[in-house]
Amino acid sequence: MRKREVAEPPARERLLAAADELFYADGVQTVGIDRIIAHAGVAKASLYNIFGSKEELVRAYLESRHARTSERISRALTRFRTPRQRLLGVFDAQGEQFTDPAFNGCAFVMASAEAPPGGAVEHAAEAYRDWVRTLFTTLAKEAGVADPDALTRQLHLLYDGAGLSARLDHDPSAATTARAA
Amino acid sequence: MRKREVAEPPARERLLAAADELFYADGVQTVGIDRIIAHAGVAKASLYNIFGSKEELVRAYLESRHARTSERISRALTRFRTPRQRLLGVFDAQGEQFTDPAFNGCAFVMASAEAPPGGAVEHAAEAYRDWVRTLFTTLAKEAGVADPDALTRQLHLLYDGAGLSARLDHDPSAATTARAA
DNA sequence: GACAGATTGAACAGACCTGTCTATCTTTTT
DNA sequence: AAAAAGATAGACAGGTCTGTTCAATCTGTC
Repeated sequence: MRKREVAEPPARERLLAAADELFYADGVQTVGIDRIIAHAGVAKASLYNIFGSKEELVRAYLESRHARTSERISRALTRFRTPRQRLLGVFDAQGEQFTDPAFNGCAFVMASAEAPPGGAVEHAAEAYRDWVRTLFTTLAKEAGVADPDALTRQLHLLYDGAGLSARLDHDPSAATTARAA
Repeated sequence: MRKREVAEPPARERLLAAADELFYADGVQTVGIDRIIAHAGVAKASLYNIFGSKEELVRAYLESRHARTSERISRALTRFRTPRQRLLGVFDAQGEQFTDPAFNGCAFVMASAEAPPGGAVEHAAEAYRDWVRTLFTTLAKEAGVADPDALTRQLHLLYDGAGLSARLDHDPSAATTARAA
């Protein structure tokens, strides 16, 4: 029970990494358990011992996406000085993602389009969207705009639209368009 | 071969109506053939005689969505006088859709999130997005704006974003937000 | 060395999916 | 009336999916 944290057998990590890669590339509905365990090099029984069900694995996958994305954007915003720059900088950070060849749209939009409503996916998507809105509202208030809530709604539309367009139109410059608007 | 067009046995129509309802509500991947034929009251063999495969049925479903949507928007725009009013009127027409209790997001965005790339779904989504862009560009030119292409890209982002927000946030006023921006 | 616990491989169950086929029924055309 | 065409119910094949089970194996600790 002591060595556990020293070596931290990467069974769980390998599964999460494989899930992240395959779920994001091909969709949570399309990708089956078998592909994930094969890609992770882990036995099926281990997956069910660790996560209990596919839905729990999906949940953990989205949770890690959320954490990684929010951390990445927060770090990117530290480059900017003024609140207004940080507000626009969200789209710059987003645009950098679009050039990644593995980019395949917003993971939460994709997952919630595939998953039945009322499940863990919907909940995770809601939490993510709340976070984006809170981010925009905070930055808007720091910038001292007249109506932060209204601006947040508009920026969120642009944020979502840019992610969609980058995926469906293969247009990495969508973030620039959103930034200009 | 003459009576065919007189009575037009609604086998094909009933299938298309059932596909439209179920595919749109629950997703093209989730909904199986059995549910569709049960809802349409048609034998499975008839479906395969008429359409040949599920993918063809999905294709016909998206085609009819495209035709109906473009016809609805075009008709709604005739209410407006000036080109500028028509440009903003696209979002009004969109907003009316959002209040429909059956509204469940843009059918093409949903379908292309579920379907594997490279198939009929991707092609139909592309055709639809081209139509939207052409519409915006035409209206922008009529309105005499400086850079119609740039405006089209921005409006398309707002259009997509509004559709997403209306679905994911259950916020039918998203179109108003987009119109204001 | 012995032991406890995690991990593995592999088979299996049960459900659901698309697509095919056959045999019967109804309707229309000749 | 007879034949042709289309539609129907239902069983069936072949595949994939999630999740379970179980004996064998590997790990590190006492």
